[in-house]
Amino acid sequence: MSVSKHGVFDELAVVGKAFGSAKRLELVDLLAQGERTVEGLARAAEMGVTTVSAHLQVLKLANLVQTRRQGTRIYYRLAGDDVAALYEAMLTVARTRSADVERALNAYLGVPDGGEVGLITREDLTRLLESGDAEVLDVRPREEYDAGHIPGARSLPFPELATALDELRGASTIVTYCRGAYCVLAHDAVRLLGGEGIDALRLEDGMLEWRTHGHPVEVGA
Amino acid sequence: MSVSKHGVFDELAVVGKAFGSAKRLELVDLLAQGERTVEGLARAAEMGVTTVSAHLQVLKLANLVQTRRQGTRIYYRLAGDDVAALYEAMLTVARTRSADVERALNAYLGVPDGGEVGLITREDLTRLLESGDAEVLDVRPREEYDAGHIPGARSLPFPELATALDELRGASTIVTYCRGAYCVLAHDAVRLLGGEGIDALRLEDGMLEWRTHGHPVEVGA
DNA sequence: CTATTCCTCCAAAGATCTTTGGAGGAGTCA
DNA sequence: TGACTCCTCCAAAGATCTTTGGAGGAATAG
Repeated sequence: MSVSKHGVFDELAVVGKAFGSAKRLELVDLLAQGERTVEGLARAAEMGVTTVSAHLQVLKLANLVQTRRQGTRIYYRLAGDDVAALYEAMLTVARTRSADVERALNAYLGVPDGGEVGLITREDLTRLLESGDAEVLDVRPREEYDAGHIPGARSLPFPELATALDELRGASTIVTYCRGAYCVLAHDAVRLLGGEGIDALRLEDGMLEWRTHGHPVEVGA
Repeated sequence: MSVSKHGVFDELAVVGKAFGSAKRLELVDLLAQGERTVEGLARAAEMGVTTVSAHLQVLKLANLVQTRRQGTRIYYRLAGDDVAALYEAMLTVARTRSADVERALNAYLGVPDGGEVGLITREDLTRLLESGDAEVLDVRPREEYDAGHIPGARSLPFPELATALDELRGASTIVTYCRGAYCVLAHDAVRLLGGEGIDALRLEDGMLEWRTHGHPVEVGA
């Protein structure tokens, strides 16, 4: 058999199992944005700390996450971009293969039936950034912006967007992005801006894909 | 949250769970080579028919496999190349992230400590095929060759290799391949030929990767 | 040193999966 | 039609996971 006995499939299944729980996937989704403490994850995902800790041990046993201690806190992060890439591959398969997922996603993201307009690819955004003629808005929580963002982007968490409308009215080209192709924040941002008469584009995916495709990432405030 | 509530993670976890069992991974591994009947899978993986059937239902519920009925048999196949790609991504992550997997694989494949020699990439093999100056040997079972192989390759299942040594002695460049990067047959073939004084290259991965990277595939005998 | 915070380990109850015989459905062949 | 093959569905026992309080370890501040 190609990989066959000798426990190789068992070892492999450890990785599969790690991705086989909704709660753990939610944690991976959060970690794909940057490192977080156990408590931070528990708060963000609305789970008990012990539950989060237990799930993190499973991920750690599969070598999918790594830790760093700072004072009394322990920061967890994905073990590498290949892990984020695997998560992304799973999202893609689930979406292509399951009308349920596709429907749930579109309903959740608020995508109109006719499909979406005003998208920009990572490549086009890269060119736009080089020309220096774009206002790129990172609408994720500031915590995630600090953990890594597109160089040149400005942190403007979605809840603060409404207070910055006047500033944005003059901008030439506005591009919003958030966590990944399935993150609702950038969708909401484009709708909010549109409602105010401000045209904005949306990066067709987000930080997850930006990372896994090897684009440059800037860390810090 | 980026994908958040609304059951999206639950839907996703269905896919993850499907990949979270050693037995199911073994079935996926077999199906990545081509379609098979339930009984065929049971024989190849040495599992009970009911067990295989139960696992196939899980894969089917996750929309990872599709079926085709022919007479009294039911043929199962992967639902698409993206599924094979996901499996491949899992193998890669498991291998990079876990010394256990890497060790188990190398021990199983019989890779010498100093690493391997005599590899050829898919790209180089494509060029070699165009020049028409290569003897490409598909050492998988004939059943899998029929379900799909590299155009121009010759089916020479590993057990029959020893009977064809004389024919091969005259060949200019010999390339062997089997199921994927972690398939032992091509490794064994190169070693067997080398022991007989016949130099042979090994495709660095195999049929799985050949498919997922969009190379042409020939079906039938 | 003590109190505090943040996290992990332990243990047990409850939930979910896996495996297996046996019954039964679907197609084929004579 | 009846006998046969291949497969799925059902049900139950056994195995494995998940969730949770509570105990305890590790770092820190005073």
